[in-house]
Amino acid sequence: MPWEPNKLERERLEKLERLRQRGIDPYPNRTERTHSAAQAVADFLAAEAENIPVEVTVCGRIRAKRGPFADIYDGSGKIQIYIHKNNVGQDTFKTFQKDIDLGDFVQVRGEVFRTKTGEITVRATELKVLAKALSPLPVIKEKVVDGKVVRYTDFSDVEERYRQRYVDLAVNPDVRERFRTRARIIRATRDFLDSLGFLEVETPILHPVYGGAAARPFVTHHNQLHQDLYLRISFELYLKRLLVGMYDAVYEIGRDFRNEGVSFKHNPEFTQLEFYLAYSDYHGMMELVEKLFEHVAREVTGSTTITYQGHEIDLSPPWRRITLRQAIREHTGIDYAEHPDADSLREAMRKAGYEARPDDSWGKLIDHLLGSQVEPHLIQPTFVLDYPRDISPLAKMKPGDPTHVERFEFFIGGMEMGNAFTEINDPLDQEERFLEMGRLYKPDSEEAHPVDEDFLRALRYGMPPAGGCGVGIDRMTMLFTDQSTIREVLLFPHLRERG
RNA sequence: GGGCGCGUAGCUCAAAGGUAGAGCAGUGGCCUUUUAAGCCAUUGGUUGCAGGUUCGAGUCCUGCCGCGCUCACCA
Repeated sequence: MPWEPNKLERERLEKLERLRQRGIDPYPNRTERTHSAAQAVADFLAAEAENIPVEVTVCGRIRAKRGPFADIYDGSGKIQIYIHKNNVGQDTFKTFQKDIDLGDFVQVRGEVFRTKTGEITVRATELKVLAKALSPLPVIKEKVVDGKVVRYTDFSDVEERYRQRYVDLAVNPDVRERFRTRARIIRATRDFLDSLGFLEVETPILHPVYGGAAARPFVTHHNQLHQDLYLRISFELYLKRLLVGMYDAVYEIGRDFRNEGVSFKHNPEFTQLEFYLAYSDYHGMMELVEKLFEHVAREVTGSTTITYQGHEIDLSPPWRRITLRQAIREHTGIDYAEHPDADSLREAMRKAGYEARPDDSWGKLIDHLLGSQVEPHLIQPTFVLDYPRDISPLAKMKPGDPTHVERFEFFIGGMEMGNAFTEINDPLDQEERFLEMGRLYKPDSEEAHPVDEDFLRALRYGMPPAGGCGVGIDRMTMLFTDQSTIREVLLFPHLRERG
């Protein structure tokens, strides 16, 4: 929709025009910054005792005006400026009063001093407009009480905060800080894996065949090749090809796309970590996951204890390990081993008062019990292990147990954070498992995955025994930033187009 | 997709079917070492959109749009 300026914006357009008429460029190409706001304060404090003058040129956005004073903010913080006609001249003073608004970017040159109330301030001798803001930002009113910043104004409408995240970031420093934390989490994750000799790789996002997870894909099309392509729903099958290619340890951090419902813990595109380690198995993955979270916690919070939604959570290893069978028995009283087929399990579930869908397989029924009855209670870090074979087509069988595979999911704060298994490396078994999965779905079902023949070809050349693991980076960020919805940890969460 | 709730000025919020308001921001002044600066005056609205009920609708009803919560879906 084209821009129709509102009243406040029209006023600012007039000011813009007045600046231009006076020969002032409201959007100059060059700035002459010598100090960030924080550096100007630091330099002044260092020189203050010996009375050495500190001359600075600072740049930033005006967020408050009080008489001849204004607060300007840059990425480092804030500093007060003092504009008086004796120092900048009558014309500039008038410009400051009349045509410079809250939200504008300006550059100020002058000596740093303390006002009589003690505020460190730049006494402007020059004032230059750097960028005129045509739309008004929500106004910030805040004051420091006992060292803490108290806010009296708000930009809190969630829809507007997400649709115009730039405004949210500009006015809400806690949001800005949260995405710095997100970056620290990812950096700490890389550092951890790199230090263990993992190789970071990049595999295709456009897949000719989708696989590695149970999800509906987004479909796109390559015009020149006349070929439909799918945005990846997982990296799994490509990373395992790299094990065939003789890398012992690989990982990828990147975006997955799933054409499914949106919720407080689901976004159509989300960031995933997957790592694979040759000559390991799901026990090895558990140890790596524990150490990864311990490392990230120390790097990001300085402690292995965090608070999530009012719960104190201890991330230090070892974490609780419980079999899926035992976990479900604990929380529902149902021992699914006593109901070894879908019909009998369904009946037991209904008798116990749980919903059980008529078409679900045995494994799916168990998975639903896990999600609805167990997961919300898994606040402290917990590995739930040994999953039904029929919902785990890429995980190796548990020796001597035809119904279970060596797979775990782990949960923290009542949320699934990741999924791992001992990887199938028997190409014939893998092929059979794909075909089995195919038979579980009707031929035209969107969830019926095509068989990735090239992946099977790769396995036939030999893949070493390996453990592999996927971790949801967004959920990990929710955990470490104490957020209850994924949208608060995505810079630009997906929203419907406005009608 | 279902259920429940919400949508009023740039921002945050009032208005019990009876004149659409406040604070901040803005505008015009005054003041000019202030700290949520202050004082005086003042502008600003298709109440998400479209219908309906009513003498009268921000308020009640229907549909639509968007957001939130929730359920479903999501090996």
